[in-house]
Amino acid sequence: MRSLGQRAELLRVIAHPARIRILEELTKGVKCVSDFEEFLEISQPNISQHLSLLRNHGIIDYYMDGRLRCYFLVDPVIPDILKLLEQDYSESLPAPACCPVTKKGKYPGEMRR
Amino acid sequence: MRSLGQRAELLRVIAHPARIRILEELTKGVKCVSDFEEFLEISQPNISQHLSLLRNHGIIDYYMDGRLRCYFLVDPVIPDILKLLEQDYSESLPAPACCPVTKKGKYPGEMRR
DNA sequence: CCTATATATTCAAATATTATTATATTTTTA
DNA sequence: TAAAAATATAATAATATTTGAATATATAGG
Repeated sequence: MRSLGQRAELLRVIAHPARIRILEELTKGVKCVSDFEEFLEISQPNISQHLSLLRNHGIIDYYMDGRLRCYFLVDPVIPDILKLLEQDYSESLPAPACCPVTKKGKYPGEMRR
Repeated sequence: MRSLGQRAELLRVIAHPARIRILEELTKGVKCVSDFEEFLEISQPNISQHLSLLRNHGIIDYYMDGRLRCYFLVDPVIPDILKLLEQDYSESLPAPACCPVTKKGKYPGEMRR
């Protein structure tokens, strides 16, 4: 059960192109920092910064393999969120029926759906 | 099909406590600005700013009812994302098997899952 | 124990986001 | 048509995020 603040925080931490790419790769398997250097066009320190942020929020973790840090996914909501983002919906939600009520609205009527 | 930048942008725009509350309410039905004033503890101009941001990103829209602006959801991914955030997973993802390979890793072995 | 490799940390500058305050716009109603 | 209700806009100040550059740490191997 995430609080409102925690839900916002989680999305905020994911919401960066580099971090999304990192998480997408981690859904496929373990990766070390220099693996990320191959496809992210940002500096190594910057990669480490993003990884630290994700880890400080309990989204990923790592184990050591010699001098490599092997990062892996921990938070199970991540693959599900990434899947939604890839999905294409093609349709907007149906517009509300002609004149639904808001608290102060004048026109009676029910919301469709 | 959202680009990487668009996916990050979408999450960034959702990722604020007030905006998440707004979107949660809009999944239930149409609401006007003064409806939001009842449960959001922020000023009216601030509410309008959040609504504008969401609308500029095509996430919500409104129709007029007299002098009320009745806002409603447009982007169909929103209810799905909000559902994921509420869901509780209770379990972390399984830790990777003992010694999975990264590109440079020394130990052979496959990633679990 | 010295060196190279892999990665992290720190600090500062640039930029972006957020909330506040004051003011403007639009529509209804008297 | 003037006032009021509902909402938006603009400008600013406060704060947070992001990146870059330099430096630090840790481990493996010689």
